[in-house]
Amino acid sequence: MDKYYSITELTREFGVSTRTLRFYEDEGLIHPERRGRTRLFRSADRRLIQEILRGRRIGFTIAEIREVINVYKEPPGELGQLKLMMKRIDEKRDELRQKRKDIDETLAELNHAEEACLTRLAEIGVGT
Amino acid sequence: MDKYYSITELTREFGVSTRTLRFYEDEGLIHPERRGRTRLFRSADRRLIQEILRGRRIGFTIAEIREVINVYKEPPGELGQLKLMMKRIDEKRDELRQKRKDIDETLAELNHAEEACLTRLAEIGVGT
DNA sequence: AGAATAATTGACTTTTACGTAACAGTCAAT
DNA sequence: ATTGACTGTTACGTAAAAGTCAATTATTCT
Repeated sequence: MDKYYSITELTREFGVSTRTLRFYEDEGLIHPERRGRTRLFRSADRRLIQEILRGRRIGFTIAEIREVINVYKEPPGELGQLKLMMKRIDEKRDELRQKRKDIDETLAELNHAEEACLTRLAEIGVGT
Repeated sequence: MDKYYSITELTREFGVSTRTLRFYEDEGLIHPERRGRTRLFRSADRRLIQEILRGRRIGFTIAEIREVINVYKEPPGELGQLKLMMKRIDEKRDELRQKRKDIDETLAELNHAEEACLTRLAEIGVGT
């Protein structure tokens, strides 16, 4: 099996443009095969794209996404690099935990804002 | 009491530049008082800045942040606007929930990446 | 008073992540 | 053979959110 995906197939699935996928290739995040000049995406590429888009949604830059992808494709061989990498992973984790806290707080705020709306709605409803 | 904060005081506290705070003022997110041309920030402004930065960390645009702030400063008076607003709040909530899921998944991935590093570290350690 | 320090405005620059335009090749179906 | 859908490349454009720099003012220290 091991089906091929065309570029538009994937753009439709993920709601991104062809430009975006080609851009990710330029940036070295994915490496679809070629038949002539046409890109052929494997399911491994598809999963990578999912990962990229997930990173994107939480505000990772391309460089950061690339870093994560590369690390666990093949962790650096040199000790210093490895230690640095682990430090960065740790920092990223802290950042994400902070972000989760921010999200929870903002969710609470949105609830608050919604209530304000509902209150206002009641006021208007009464007026009519 | 009701202390005044200077702009640099706040930039230090929050780790942003003066340019940033002035930019937020230009964008209508905060309205510090003035003594002559100098901005005087109240604690209400300070809290708003916290809120803004929290929004920023989770990837809200200035426009979105402004929207939330305004809504619960004073919810729109017109019914249509009000309903629209509540719809947008609902969408934002969905978005944030998705983002939280993304974060959890990425945290798991970072753990995975860290393990890859540790494995590699062990390999190197053995070699020496 | 004079120098140093801090704040202001305004204009210009930068970075990221694509969008968009222009133009051409490929391939299946009509 | 043409149409239409898709694909490709190259190159320039753009929006958001500041950063940077220069020219002015104010304030504070001694």
